[in-house]
Amino acid sequence: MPPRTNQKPAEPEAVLVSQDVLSRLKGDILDGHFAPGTRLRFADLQRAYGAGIGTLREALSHLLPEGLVELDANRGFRVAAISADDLQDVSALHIEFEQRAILDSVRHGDDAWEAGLVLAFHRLAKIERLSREERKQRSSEWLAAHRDFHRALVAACPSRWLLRLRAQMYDHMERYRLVSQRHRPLGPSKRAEHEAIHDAALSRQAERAAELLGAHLRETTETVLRHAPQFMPPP
Amino acid sequence: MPPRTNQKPAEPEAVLVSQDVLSRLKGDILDGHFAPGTRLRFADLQRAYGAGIGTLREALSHLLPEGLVELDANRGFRVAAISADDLQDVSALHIEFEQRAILDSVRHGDDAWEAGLVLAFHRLAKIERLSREERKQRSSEWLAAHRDFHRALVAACPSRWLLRLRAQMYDHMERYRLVSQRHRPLGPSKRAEHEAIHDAALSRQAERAAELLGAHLRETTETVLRHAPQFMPPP
DNA sequence: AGTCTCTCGATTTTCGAAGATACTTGATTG
DNA sequence: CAATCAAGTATCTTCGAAAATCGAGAGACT
Repeated sequence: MPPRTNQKPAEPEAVLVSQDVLSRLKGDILDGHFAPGTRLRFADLQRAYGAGIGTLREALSHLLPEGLVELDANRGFRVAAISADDLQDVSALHIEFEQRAILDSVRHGDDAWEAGLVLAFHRLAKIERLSREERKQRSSEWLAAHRDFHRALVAACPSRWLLRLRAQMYDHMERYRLVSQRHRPLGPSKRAEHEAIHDAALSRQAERAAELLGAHLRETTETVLRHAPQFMPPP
Repeated sequence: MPPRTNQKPAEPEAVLVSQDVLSRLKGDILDGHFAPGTRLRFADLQRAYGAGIGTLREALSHLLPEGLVELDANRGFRVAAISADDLQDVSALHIEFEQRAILDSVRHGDDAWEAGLVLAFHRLAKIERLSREERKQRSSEWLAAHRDFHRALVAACPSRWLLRLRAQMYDHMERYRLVSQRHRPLGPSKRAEHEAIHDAALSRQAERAAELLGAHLRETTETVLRHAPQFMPPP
């Protein structure tokens, strides 16, 4: 008989309904399934997520301070609005956080960080090598891989708070990207850029990695802004 | 009969029980009424705040992403822990946000901003001129005035997100200040420092204001850190 | 004693009914 | 015709009962 194993059943999955609803709801807001400004009625949500009103309120209350939904008294929750101004605001802070975090991360990263980064990059690259058509179909997979790659880049940054704030801004940028993507053709793969950032980070060229990352993000923001008139409310 | 008035009854006060509970709960965490690490049992909270379980959960869920409480599945909510590391992390980001915000604020501030700042400073100075004993008794008043003064300084900063994040970090720093204050004598008034920042801001010396503000905040953090062994959990 | 299992009380989590509040409709008035 | 009001409908907000879960301790076994 093998030695007694004390390891968990490998399921740290959402043990709380409210947490599960939270992540699904957040995903649906980020990917534009709920358009900005949409009212979130409890009757609909109850049907869509199979959770009780109280549970839904709990999840929405969580999203409130993150700035993804808004609440006015006795009129319920709405998906937070978007605007070109807000995008620029979010983007500027996001880029700065990413750059500061990657500088510290490259400087502090140990073997485990390197391994995590290599793995995350491998997974992302595998998807990005596919044809545009295939990438489109497996977009949710790409989304997760892309997110993981960017997280892996900064994972060794010692400031927990910087990482938290970075993640928050990443979420908001992702929403802008995805909402915009619904109104324009899928852009070219950023495969080469990701590879360059990955290489710079692994070879411990912190400043270079930060510079490449910054350019990568600025370009994304500009692409989104360029298509803004198509999906944004008029000023 | 006077002409029909369509203006609101001038009461934007907490119309939602959940919002009211939220602000009281937040205040009680910030001022150390609930020590870091304390478990927040619903039975107690229900008694203390006179609200239902669902409402309390909603408020706590709001505090979760702000980092003031923590949740582990099926074991309920706890007041977030504190540590010297976390304090330094929070403080560094807080100072940076404050400095960037005041730079932009001084540069963009209009007449209304000046007026708000003068008023907030006046209120704060009025309390700070009192004797130490009296200041101690009216500490909640001072707390609000101090908070308003610092908010007034940066109010004209055009980046809504920077202001949000600044406010979040301000909250956390306030918690550290207050928790630490329970274990040491009340320090001397910072009246002169506040006045110097106020003067620099009003005379549009942005860099000077930022420098003074930074020094002001760094000193506070150092005071708290100096007394850390008395109120912090051992590493 | 140590370790495992089971039971039971304490606590959390979920849920939707009941009470508030806001919005719509349609009739009425100036 | 526009403005006002009232009844009716839709929706949000609050609350605590009931189910689910955890953990401390008793008992059984090695």
